[in-house]
Amino acid sequence: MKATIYDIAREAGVSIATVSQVINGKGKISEKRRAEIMEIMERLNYQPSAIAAALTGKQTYTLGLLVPDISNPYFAELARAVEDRSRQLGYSVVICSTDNKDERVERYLNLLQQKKVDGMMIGTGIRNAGILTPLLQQSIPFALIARHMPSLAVHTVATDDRLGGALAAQHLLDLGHTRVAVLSEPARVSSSQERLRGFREVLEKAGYTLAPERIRESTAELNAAKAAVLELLGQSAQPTALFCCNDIQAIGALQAAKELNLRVPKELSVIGFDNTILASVTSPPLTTIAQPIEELGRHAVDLLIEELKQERQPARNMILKPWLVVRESTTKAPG
Amino acid sequence: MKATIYDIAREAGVSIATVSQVINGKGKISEKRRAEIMEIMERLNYQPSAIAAALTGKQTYTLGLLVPDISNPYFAELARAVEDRSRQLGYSVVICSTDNKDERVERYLNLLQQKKVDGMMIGTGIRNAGILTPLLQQSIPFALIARHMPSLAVHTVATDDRLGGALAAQHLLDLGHTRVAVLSEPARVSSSQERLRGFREVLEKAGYTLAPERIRESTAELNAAKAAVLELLGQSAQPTALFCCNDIQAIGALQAAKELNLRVPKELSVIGFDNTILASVTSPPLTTIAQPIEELGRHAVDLLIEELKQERQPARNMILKPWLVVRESTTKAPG
DNA sequence: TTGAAAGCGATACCAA
DNA sequence: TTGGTATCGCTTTCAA
Repeated sequence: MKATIYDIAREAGVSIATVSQVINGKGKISEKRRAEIMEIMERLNYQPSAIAAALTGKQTYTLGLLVPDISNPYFAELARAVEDRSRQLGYSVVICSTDNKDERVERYLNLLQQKKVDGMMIGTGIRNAGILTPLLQQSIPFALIARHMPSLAVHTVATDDRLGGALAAQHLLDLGHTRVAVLSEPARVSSSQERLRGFREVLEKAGYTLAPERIRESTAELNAAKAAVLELLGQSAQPTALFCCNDIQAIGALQAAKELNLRVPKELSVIGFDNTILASVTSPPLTTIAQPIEELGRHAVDLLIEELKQERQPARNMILKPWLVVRESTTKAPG
Repeated sequence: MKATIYDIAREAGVSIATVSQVINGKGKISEKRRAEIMEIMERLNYQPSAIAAALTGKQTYTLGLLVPDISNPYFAELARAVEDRSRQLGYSVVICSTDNKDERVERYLNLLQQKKVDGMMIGTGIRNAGILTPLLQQSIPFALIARHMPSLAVHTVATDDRLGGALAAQHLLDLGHTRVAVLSEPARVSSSQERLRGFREVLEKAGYTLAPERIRESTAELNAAKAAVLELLGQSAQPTALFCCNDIQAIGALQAAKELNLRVPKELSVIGFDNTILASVTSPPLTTIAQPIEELGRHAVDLLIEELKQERQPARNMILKPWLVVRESTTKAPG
């Protein structure tokens, strides 16, 4: 059986209170006793029960992270960043994939609460902000990553998606593209809507319009994206450039183009969003809008942990700047 | 403050024991009481404390998963599979990235123990099998994914790496390649060594040899792999084909080839391993050995949970078959 | 069908 | 410096 604090105390001939002090480096214990007790803990391979400690109100040193899909490289890279920073600071992370379903978000939120995580980071879309109110009521610290809930006063770390969309549009305009199309994510993904908005604004300011039939939606799955793009390109008056709201979709676009024997970028320029590892390995390599993924993760963790230490901070809103990474999937408009 | 079982009991005018029975659907409680208590729990937004329950010996319904790097798509896809299956079965998963360092593995192992996870899955390399003995002693169920510890009698789910290597070699031989090279992972990654072994065996059986200078090692990082391949290709008598022990390395190889103006597959055939999303998006798309990632994850979870239910099973060893996926990065040997 | 009470393994306050 | 003990929230006999 596992050794408990009682075993250690008995073995050392002291009380459990003393052992507890040694474990936590509190109180005044004589050097001799301390060494003695440490030695016994070592010998019995004693691991204090985090469960029991948590029950008495101690922190669990665990954070929760909700993402839609950990197998999407963007979220995997984000998770990695969150995990790295957390570990540096002595916390561990429970990662949950929600598939962008409110029902699952709710289940995981409950689960994490029951497990008494010290804080949560939410990087998944939520349709109904209401499911977050229990968290607020019980004042469990949390932060949103790359999502916005304007109705709630919570910490937020995000990329300036609108600017990202604008950068994409400007890049295409600079290359002379005026007949452009967009592959966006479903309306529930607010970041995607912002990207679309920024894109459209720049386009319109330049005197062009983005007709509704030039916009398609798909999830962030390769095949869904590919199918959507096939439809999009089936139209008369094909666009000369396509803005996709994430790299996976952009890859779906590359594959669709290939299937239609459309050469990228010669006949169709494609620009993505995220700048995950995917963007650097495609053929042609993907021009894309880069998100500061590592920073997003790091700041979210920092914000959360800061809040843990000093009670209720005013909600902060960090907006990080995206930037354009030009590779080989975009070029001058034909003609 | 959060409601506890006492609040519910008081409100309902019953004892906490009764409430506990209702929560767990045990014992015989009158329909009326049950409904009453349920209603109160609902109203007070009561969430039983998983922490307190765990302390009394109940399961935590949490599993641990150790991988070297969650931002590597192979492990991200594996984690996704593990998570999906676990959720189906009512468990949640704590994912930890170890960076292939024993020291971190040990830390996480302790952490997971302290958190009293019900079982662990280890998909990370371990140099010193000794750090697993505490787990065995305390009979915490665990399973190895895609790793082998022949010295330990533990559940193992893995791909037949040797066969995978053999398939790769056979494919290259079939295409007429005899001057081949290998990019493997460091010796501590046993799966990689097995792939190399299988590859070499087939090659030698066909009467060819794999000279030491034709083998390079690198980690599973893009840049490291690229650098290693640049060295490898710098030799006189360049190989006509290259087998890489994972897709990321293969991509590093594609990039190195590009830098050297070597056309793939015309002048250099490249074959990878894993068949992650990466393989389908590169240029050219990557011929690779596919691992049944989803099955690996699923079986590992099933094995573990089976063990949780029925005490100590004999250690099982599931070896799943890899297969060849031919895309466009390999072709007939020149000449 | 329900309740009283003894743990589970730690923490922390108050005495000694 | 140390120890006694109440406490955290829940599960689980054993009685009633």
